Amino acid sequence: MAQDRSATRERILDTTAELFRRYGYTGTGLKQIVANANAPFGSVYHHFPGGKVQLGEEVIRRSGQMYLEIVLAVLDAAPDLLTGIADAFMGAAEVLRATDYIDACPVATVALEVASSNDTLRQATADVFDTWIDAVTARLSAAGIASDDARRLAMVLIELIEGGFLLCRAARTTQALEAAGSAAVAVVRAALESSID
Amino acid sequence: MAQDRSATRERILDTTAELFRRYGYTGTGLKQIVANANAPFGSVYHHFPGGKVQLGEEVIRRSGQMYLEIVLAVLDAAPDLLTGIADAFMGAAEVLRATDYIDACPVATVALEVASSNDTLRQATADVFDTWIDAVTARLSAAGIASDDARRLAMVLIELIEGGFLLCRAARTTQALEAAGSAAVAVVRAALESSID
DNA sequence: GTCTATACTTTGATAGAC
DNA sequence: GTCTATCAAAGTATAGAC
Repeated sequence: MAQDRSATRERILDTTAELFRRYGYTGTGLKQIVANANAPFGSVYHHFPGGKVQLGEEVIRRSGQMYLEIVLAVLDAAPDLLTGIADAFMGAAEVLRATDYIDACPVATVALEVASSNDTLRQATADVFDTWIDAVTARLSAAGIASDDARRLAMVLIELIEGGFLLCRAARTTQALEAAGSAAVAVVRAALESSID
Repeated sequence: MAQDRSATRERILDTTAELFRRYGYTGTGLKQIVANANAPFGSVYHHFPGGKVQLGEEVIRRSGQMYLEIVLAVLDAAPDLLTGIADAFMGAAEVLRATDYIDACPVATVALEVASSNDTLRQATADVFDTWIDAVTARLSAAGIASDDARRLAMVLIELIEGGFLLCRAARTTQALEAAGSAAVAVVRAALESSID
């Protein structure tokens, strides 16, 4: 649809994603969104008839997909899986420092906010995490880890980076993410070694 | 101070903590708080002259301390460290299921919301996490893990449970927390074994 | 069909009645 | 010193001018 490719619509989506990362879902107002996107207020309801919830859902799914692509690109650029995992955690820490501890996971803040308050948005965050788990599971399986172990391990890797983001944003240090990266490499290495037996 | 022991004040603190877990900081209104606490609106500003920020800060620190005590009680009740860690993760999963996926970490949602928007509250969450890291580090050290390893490991354990809470609340399943618990036991066991050498 | 103006609700906060 | 009434601002949403 031509509507979906509207430049205004894209600007609203990008601006909303950026504001969600800083202020979360409840903390971001529609007025703030249109002001930052240089769009008239009515354009929100023109492009998103479902209002804030529809806009929020699209931003969650879109941000989740974009972030996954970035992480997978880092993994693919590395010579091997363990190096790729280490690079992903180090890269996340660098971005965090470079953006004054703003750009972490684009979904986590909203996910916790809506988990017990809006089921449509909760489901969107659940779908995003599920996509991530599937993608990481596939990479682990391809490296030779048994598929049921791989899925549990994929969840652990995502938990480590999300927990790392949380502690690092609060403390404004990247130590926790470095610890998470080391642990991530260690658990995957252990799984690779046990799969050889 | 007699004011600090006021029953109304306590009710406001408890109610706010509960609402923060469900709706986060921005999503919880002062009017909603006084309504749930059966308190007149003015009592908020009587007991908390600094308004919502002062109330929020007290709730963050108080919730952080209470939650730490609960977790330490679980660890102390177990015959050994590894069992205690497994119990803590299992217990967290049980509480999550029993409370319809509401009662997870009382600090994480607020921490992500305020990390880039209110430095007073961000600092409060940072202090809470630091207290947690110190307490867990002490338990790991007491079990024979070298102190610098122990601190990194403590961060990893907290990251695993926080990441587990995030994925579980979104998916409304406790699989991710079970995976986190297994990984937590595995990394601590590995640290204990290497400390024997 | 793009955008402005406005409706209506709720927000955090304050003043003052009693 | 407990509580009510009200404030200005910001929240989402809608109606209608052009």
